[in-house]
Amino acid sequence: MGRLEESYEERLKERGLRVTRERRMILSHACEHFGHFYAHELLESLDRHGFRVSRATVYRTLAHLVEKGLLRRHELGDRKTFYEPVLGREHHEHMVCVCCGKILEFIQDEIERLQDQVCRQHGFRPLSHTLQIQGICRTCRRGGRGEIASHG
Amino acid sequence: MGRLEESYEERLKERGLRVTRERRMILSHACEHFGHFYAHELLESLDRHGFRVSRATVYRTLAHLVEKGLLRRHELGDRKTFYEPVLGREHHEHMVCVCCGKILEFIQDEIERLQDQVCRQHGFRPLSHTLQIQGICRTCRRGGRGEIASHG
DNA sequence: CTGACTGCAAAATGTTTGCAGATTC
DNA sequence: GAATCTGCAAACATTTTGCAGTCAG
Repeated sequence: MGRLEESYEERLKERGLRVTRERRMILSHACEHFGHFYAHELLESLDRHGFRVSRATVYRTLAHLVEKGLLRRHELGDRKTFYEPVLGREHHEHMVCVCCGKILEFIQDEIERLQDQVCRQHGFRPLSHTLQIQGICRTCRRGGRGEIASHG
Repeated sequence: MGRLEESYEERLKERGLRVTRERRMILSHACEHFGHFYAHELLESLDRHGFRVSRATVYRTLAHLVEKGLLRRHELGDRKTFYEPVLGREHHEHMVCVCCGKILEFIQDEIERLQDQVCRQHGFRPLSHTLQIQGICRTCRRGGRGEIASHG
């Protein structure tokens, strides 16, 4: 854990963020306990693990971490916001199972290319994009078991 | 206007919605005054035009109209929700200008096709999807004038 | 006439903010 | 020691809800 902690500290410093107990906790917790998570999940998890951080600090820190590229933020179509650690992971899109809430990732370079093309056609300079496919995952299609979403 | 009014009434009936003064007003106003709109814009516009409808009714009605396929609802990546009339218009995606808020539409069949392909690969049954490109529109790239968003 | 719809005001949700004191650099 | 954090509680924006009265079918 010491090693990892250090690396989190470094990552904060690299981005010009002050290193505080709270930020180390939030970043490491987000990276080690979650794949994708909602703000309230992080809040609850930190609390369960006995790490005291105020709601305000969590939100402020999440915003910083997103801004500095350590986390990504995504919005589901139902005004829910989730985050994911970046960790040098490639850009990717999401499929969200409407049945169990599971989130799958995928990349499709060709789609990216086509988007750029469309933008060029419209004189639009793309900065970022969101592609989400809502549907039913393999497991739910089979078992039909509406298992509880873990989002993690 | 009488003709249009009738058609709105019909459209409500067709979908099994009761026809009320408020619903007629909301649907016709949404269809005639807006391309894309936010709930609060509709609320304000109705008010400006002297149509009294309570906030609660507007929200409840928007939900009904979306459910019955007369409007579509979309979420921007910053937890803002906008609506658009359906009116038999084709499915399309959106480009959102982060500078002036303008919303452009586009379709790219090839992208749709590739999405289906990816889903098949993952055993995922697609139900719907969202593709939004955030960026800077032609006008803003030129003039740099951060004009006020009209969203209409 | 009954169930569905409406307005109102209050509640809920999820996130942000002002402030005073603590902390980092 | 200056600028930046933090916690707290209050504020916020948006949407939803309970309730009692009204209206469509």
